[in-house]
Amino acid sequence: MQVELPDGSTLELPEGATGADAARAIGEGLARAALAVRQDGQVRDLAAPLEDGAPLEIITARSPDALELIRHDAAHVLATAVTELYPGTKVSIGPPIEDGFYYDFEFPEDVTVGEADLPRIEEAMRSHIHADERFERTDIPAGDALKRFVEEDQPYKVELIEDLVRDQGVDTVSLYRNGPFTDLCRGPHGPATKRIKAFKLTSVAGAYWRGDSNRQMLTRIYGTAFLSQEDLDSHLERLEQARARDHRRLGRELGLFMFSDLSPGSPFWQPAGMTIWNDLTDLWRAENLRRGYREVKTPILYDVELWKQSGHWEKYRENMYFTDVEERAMGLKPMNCPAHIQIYREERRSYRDLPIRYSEAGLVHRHEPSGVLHGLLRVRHITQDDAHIFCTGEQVEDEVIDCLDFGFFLYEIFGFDPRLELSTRPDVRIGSDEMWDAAESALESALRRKGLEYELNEGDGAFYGPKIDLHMTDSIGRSWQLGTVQLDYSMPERFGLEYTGADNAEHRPVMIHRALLGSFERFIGILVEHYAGEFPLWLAPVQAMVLPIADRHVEYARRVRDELAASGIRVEVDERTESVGRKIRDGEVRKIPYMLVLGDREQEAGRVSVRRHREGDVGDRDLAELARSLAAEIAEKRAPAVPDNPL
RNA sequence: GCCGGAGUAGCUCAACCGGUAGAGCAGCCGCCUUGUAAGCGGCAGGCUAGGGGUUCGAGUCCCCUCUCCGGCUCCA
Repeated sequence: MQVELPDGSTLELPEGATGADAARAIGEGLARAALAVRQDGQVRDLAAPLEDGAPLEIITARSPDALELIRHDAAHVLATAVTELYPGTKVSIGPPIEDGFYYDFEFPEDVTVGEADLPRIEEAMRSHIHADERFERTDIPAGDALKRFVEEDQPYKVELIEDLVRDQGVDTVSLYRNGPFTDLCRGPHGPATKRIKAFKLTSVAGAYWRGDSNRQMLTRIYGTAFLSQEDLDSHLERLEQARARDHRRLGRELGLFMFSDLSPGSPFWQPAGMTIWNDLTDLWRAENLRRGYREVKTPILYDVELWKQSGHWEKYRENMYFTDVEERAMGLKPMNCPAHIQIYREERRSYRDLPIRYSEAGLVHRHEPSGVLHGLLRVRHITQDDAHIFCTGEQVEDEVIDCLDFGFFLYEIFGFDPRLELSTRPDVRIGSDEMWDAAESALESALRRKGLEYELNEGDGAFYGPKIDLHMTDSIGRSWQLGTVQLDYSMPERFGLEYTGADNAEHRPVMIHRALLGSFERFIGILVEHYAGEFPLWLAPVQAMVLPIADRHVEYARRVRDELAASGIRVEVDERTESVGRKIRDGEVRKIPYMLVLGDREQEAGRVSVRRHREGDVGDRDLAELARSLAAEIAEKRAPAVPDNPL
C-alpha cells in the first residue's frame, strides 16, 4: 500500500501497516514523537491500520490537535485513578474541552469528593502516567458491550450504548483500555499515558447527567493538561493574571460599585462608578435621539392582569417579584415591552407613523436563581438600554439592519468585537410556520446583507420569535450576552395592536425588541474587565489628579484644577502632606490617566509637568494648551490602548 | 434552584491536635515640606456572617440560615 505525505512524497508500506509503522518508516525520532495520525480529515490512533491511498499526516506534540488528544487521555487517566481510589464509583463521560478536560462521576453515597481530595487523585494519576500504560482499542458488538457494562453496574455507559444503538443504529462500539480501566469511547487516543507531560486537576463541580436538571447530579472533576510543564505553568500564570482584572475585584479597589447582603444581586453604585454610568447614559441618549428613537419612561410596578395578558404570568412568573398593594396583586416588570405597548396603544396609529421607535433606560427586576448571580454580569436589578420598534412587515429587515449598525457603532467605540448568534424557532413556540419562515429569513438576510459572521443556534429563539444576540467574553473567557435584536409577532397579537394602512384597513404591526449594550450593569462589568480598570480618558472617573509637591504649591494646584475643571475635565488635587512619590503611586494604583506634578518651577512658569498613566513623565506643558488637548481627547472618545488580555 | 468550597478588623491574610484572636495595608493623631510607584513614629480598630448545639473551655467540632466563590441547570 502507499500513502501520500504532507510534503508531497509517497511512502510505500506493507499491507495492513499502521500509523506507528508509517512514522517509524519515516524516522525513529518521528516514531517517538507521534501521537496519532490524520487521514481523510479524521484523527486516528497510531495503532489503527492505515487506509491505502489516502494522504497521511502524523500528529505530534507540535500539531494543533495534540492538546485535545492528551487531554482526552488525561480524562481517562483521571477516571482510572478515581475508580481505583473510590470503588463503586459510576463513570459517565469525560471529554476534552477548551483549556482542559473533565470527567463526570457518580460517587458511592457515603463519599463526597471536594477540592481537598484533588492532590490525592493527582498522585494516583501520576503513578498511572509513570507506568506508561498503553491505550488499547477493541471494537466489540454493541450487545457484548452492553452486557459487560450491565455486569459492571455502570448504568451511564449502558444508557449511552442503548442510545447509540437506538438513535444511530450502531452495532459495534469501541472500548479503550489503559491499565486497569476500560471505557466506552469513540477515541482517538495517544499511544500511552506517558505522553501526558504535565497536568493539574483544577476544580470540582456538580453537573447534571446529560445536562438535564431533572436527572442525577454527578460530580465533575475539571483538569487541564499540556505537552510541557512550562506550558502548564504559563497557563496557570495567565489565569492568575486574569483574576487581577476581575470586575468584582476592580470594582471594589477602584470604588466603582459594591454589593450588600441586604440586597443580593443588586449593585450599589459609588460615586466613581456613577460617572461611568452617566457617561454611558449620555452616549446612549445622544445616539438614540440621533437615530430616530424617542425616549420614554415607564413604571416598574403593574397590575398582574398586564402580565397575564402579555404571557409573562404563564411563562415567566417564577422569575418575577409580586406584591399586594391595597389588596390588588401587582408585579414588578421583568421586561419593558408591555409598558411600551401601552404607549403605542394610547393613540390610533397610521402606517405613516411607522416605524415608531421607543427607547428607555428601563429598570427591570428578575428573580434570577441564587446560584447564578455573578457581580455585575448577572444581577437581579437590571437597567436595559431597551427599545421597541413598531413597524410593518416590510420594514422589518431594514430596521434590523439599522439595529445591527447601531450596535456595531457603539461596540467600536469601546474596541469591542462581539460574537454574533442567530437563534431560531424553539420546539415550544407560538405562531405559524410561515411566520417563523419570514422572521428567520428576515434576520438571516439582514446578517447576510451586512456580511456578518454568526453562529447558528438552532432552537434557541424566544417563544415569540427568532433573535440575533451580541456576545462578549469576560476576563477568563466566559461568554455573556450583551445586545439582542428580537423579532416579535406575538405581543402585537396578544395586545391587539393595530395601525391603519394606506388601504384604510387595520393591520397588525411587528415589534422588534432591541437592547444593544444589553444592560448598563453587565456592559460596565465587561467594560471594566476589557480595560482592566484602565479606562479611556472620557470614561475615567477622575481624569486628572493635580499633585502639588509641597504645601506651598497647593494654591497654584487649586488654580490648575479650577482651570481644567472649567474645560469640563474631572480633576482633583491631592492635597495630602505626602511625598510626590507616594501621591504618584496612589494615583497609579487608582489608574488615573493623567497626573500633573507641580512645584516651584511649574508655578513660576505657569506650566504643569505631565505624567501619563503607564507611560510616566511626558514633560511639561502650558496649562491652557493642556486643557485644550485633554478636552479634545475626551470629546473624541479616543480609542484607548487596551491592556493585553492574558487569555 | 442543584453540587462542591469559603466566610476572622475597611482590604489582603495569620492563629498547632479545641486552651486569653494577630500582622501588613487602609484609617486617625503627630513629626517631616517632600520632584515622578509606598518618609517616620504613635493610636485605634473584632459579638470570628447570624442562630442553635457538643465541651470545663469553640474562630477551630456538629446542625440550621444567610451571603459569597467555582461549576451545572436557567438566562423570556
